[in-house]
Amino acid sequence: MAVVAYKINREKLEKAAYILKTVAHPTRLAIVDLLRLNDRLSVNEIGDTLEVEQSLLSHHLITMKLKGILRSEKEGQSVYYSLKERDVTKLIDCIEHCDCNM
Amino acid sequence: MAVVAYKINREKLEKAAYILKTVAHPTRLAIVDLLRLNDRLSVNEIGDTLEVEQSLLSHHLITMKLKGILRSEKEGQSVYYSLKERDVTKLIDCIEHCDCNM
DNA sequence: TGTTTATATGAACATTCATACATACCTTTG
DNA sequence: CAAAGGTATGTATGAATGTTCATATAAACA
Repeated sequence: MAVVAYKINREKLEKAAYILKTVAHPTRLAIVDLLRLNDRLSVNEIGDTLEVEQSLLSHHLITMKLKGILRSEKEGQSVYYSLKERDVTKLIDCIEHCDCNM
Repeated sequence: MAVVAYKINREKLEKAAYILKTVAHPTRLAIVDLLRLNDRLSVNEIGDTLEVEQSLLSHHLITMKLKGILRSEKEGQSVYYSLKERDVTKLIDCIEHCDCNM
């Protein structure tokens, strides 16, 4: 019995895995969730809400920015982050609306 | 201006990150995709289709089984794997249907 | 019973990742 | 211009991961 071949090509799989890997972390998931509900937030606002230490948060944010998930704009002393790739939130939707294992 | 707090609790975030992390790998994504289109497949069938070395594939499969994404049943010499958590495929849907960055 | 086929296991190793800490860099304000 | 607030950077360190290789187990078959 023949195997029905998979439809996604290597390149797309690698890109997807790359994005998923970036998001697959409790704090970073929380950041995405937070920025879905708030158009943009400063590092401080995020840090206060999620209770994450400044430097660690900065590292997370910059990683996510580098990987194309977030964008940032400086305004005075603050830096505001927002979602660049709105589609990432679909993952969160999945997670939120499942009673299941996820 | 008040921050709209995030809705997902720590526990759920950690669970989600855990699942996402498991899936966030090109080969493992391909396995999920493959098993979405084929109810169940033997290790050999998967290996032949995805061109992954036997031992490495076995490691991947067992990891995914341990984390609750796959199930397996032995039949003769073969072991057949199938999706345990069908909801994981929603992630794949996201990935497939986005023109976007994912 | 010996051999082949299918799969799992385990150790070793290299690589990547998460976190913490110290410090630097801007910007605003006194 | 000094101090304070907000953010980034660099480094060190330990932990987790991905891969390979060698070997083990278990079923089928000659």
